[in-house]
Amino acid sequence: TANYVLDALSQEGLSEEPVQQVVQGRGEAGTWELAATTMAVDQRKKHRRRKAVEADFEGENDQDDEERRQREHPFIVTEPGEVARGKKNGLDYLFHLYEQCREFLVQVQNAAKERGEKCPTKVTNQVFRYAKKVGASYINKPKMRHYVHCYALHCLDEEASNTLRRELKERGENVGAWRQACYKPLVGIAAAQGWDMDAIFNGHPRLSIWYVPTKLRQLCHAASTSTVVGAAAVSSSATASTSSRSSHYILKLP
Amino acid sequence: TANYVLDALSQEGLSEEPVQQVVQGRGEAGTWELAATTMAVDQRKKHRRRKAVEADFEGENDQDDEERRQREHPFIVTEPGEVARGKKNGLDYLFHLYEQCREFLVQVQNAAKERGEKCPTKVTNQVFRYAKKVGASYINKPKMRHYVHCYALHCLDEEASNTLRRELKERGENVGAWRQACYKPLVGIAAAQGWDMDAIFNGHPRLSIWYVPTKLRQLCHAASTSTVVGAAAVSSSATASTSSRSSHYILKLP
DNA sequence: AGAAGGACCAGTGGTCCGTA
DNA sequence: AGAAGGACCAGTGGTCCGTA
Repeated sequence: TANYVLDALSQEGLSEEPVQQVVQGRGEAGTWELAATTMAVDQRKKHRRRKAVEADFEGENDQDDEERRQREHPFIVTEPGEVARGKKNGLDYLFHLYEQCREFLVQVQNAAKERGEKCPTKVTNQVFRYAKKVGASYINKPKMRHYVHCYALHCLDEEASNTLRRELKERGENVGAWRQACYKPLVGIAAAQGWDMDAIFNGHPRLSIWYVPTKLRQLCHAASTSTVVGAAAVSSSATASTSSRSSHYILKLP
Repeated sequence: TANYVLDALSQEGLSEEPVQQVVQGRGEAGTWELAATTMAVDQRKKHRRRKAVEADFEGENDQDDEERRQREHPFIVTEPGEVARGKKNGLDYLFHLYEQCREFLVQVQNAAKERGEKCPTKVTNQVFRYAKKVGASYINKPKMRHYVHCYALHCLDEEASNTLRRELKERGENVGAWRQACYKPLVGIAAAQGWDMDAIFNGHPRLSIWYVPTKLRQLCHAASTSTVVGAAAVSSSATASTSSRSSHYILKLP
């Protein structure tokens, strides 16, 4: 089993982070929490020291301050169920992080209720702080915000999400390209439901705790604002407002 | 009619404020908006100048910078329907301000939807800024927050609210005393509905746009936390948590 | 070049306290 | 003493950009 854990480690989850991971033990989550928990302890010793001097004046050093600060492995486009190989993380793991945040939110909510304090309904800074506190240092706000809309597609139309993953993997696209591609089907969903992305998020039990990302909102607005034929802001990427004229396809409206 | 307006002016609403009041023209609101609109123009000239020098370096002076900054008339405890006399404002007027804020929120929401931006569900800073912008300078955050729970009682149990107003007026109490007295019946309402003040606010169409004030939340928590007999945190005032043991009366629980 | 995330920043909720 | 509200402040949502 030690081998299994180390193997899982090398493929998914946080690597080489100093951890006091609180294992959640909440059913489906199992595998990754375990991996994340056990990690680094053996591997971190291998790492060459760098920037030790600059990093050293941070106060309260425990013995880890001299190790180089490690990041999560980057994501790659994986098919549903596929485990990433090498120093990469797969998309199932990405989505799992969203579920973990939901669990952290629930815990924060319960604590708030118990103490008679304001009770957050969304994944707020407070929740990210809590995640850090209980050892889930691989969860952070910029990352979670960056991929919310991908998770949204996964929640709202898992079929479409799976298909897209297979397609993009097939084409050998990187994570950035996959992320961009997730916008289009979401705008289609919005079109079919009266363009109210907030209502769509709030109407879904797992999605309602996430803020609608700015760009998705802008894309939907641009698309809804164009003519019936021009609901295509989606196909391009950078600025939603400038792309609303370049229709490459037609969305079927209800 | 000029007399009528001036008379109304002296009794209710903003006085001696430099105004470009946007009259809302929204049905029930009528009277007070009119009063607030017409005001000052005649009276402000009477005012002695003070602190003109200190106030003068504020940039873009129009001719009003040399007038002393006026405040709203203080509130007094009035019965339902009673108009305050002298340089005072009545409680109907206070509650009317909450309705006005709701209208401002609706306008901010409509603007947000039109532009595809995030749409506030509560009376936020943005709404207070909007109120100022359209000339309702007599609306401000500290004031509205200070009396929310009084408005809440008015919304949730107008009968009880009216009775309380008559009682406190009878006793010759000041606004502060009335404000304090509003907590108690609210905790009673909370007790009867499972202690969830947020749910109570959110369940009421006019109340749902207001944040539950901290102290009311604390009082409810303290009361719900005491023994069945000790649901009396309400009767005292300053600190909710320290008063939860001094039960002066018994709330009937469901 | 592609990606993870520390850290910054404008504007928020909350209310104190200098003011009248 | 009682009350109105300017203005401050800790912590937020949002995401850039220095980093690896």
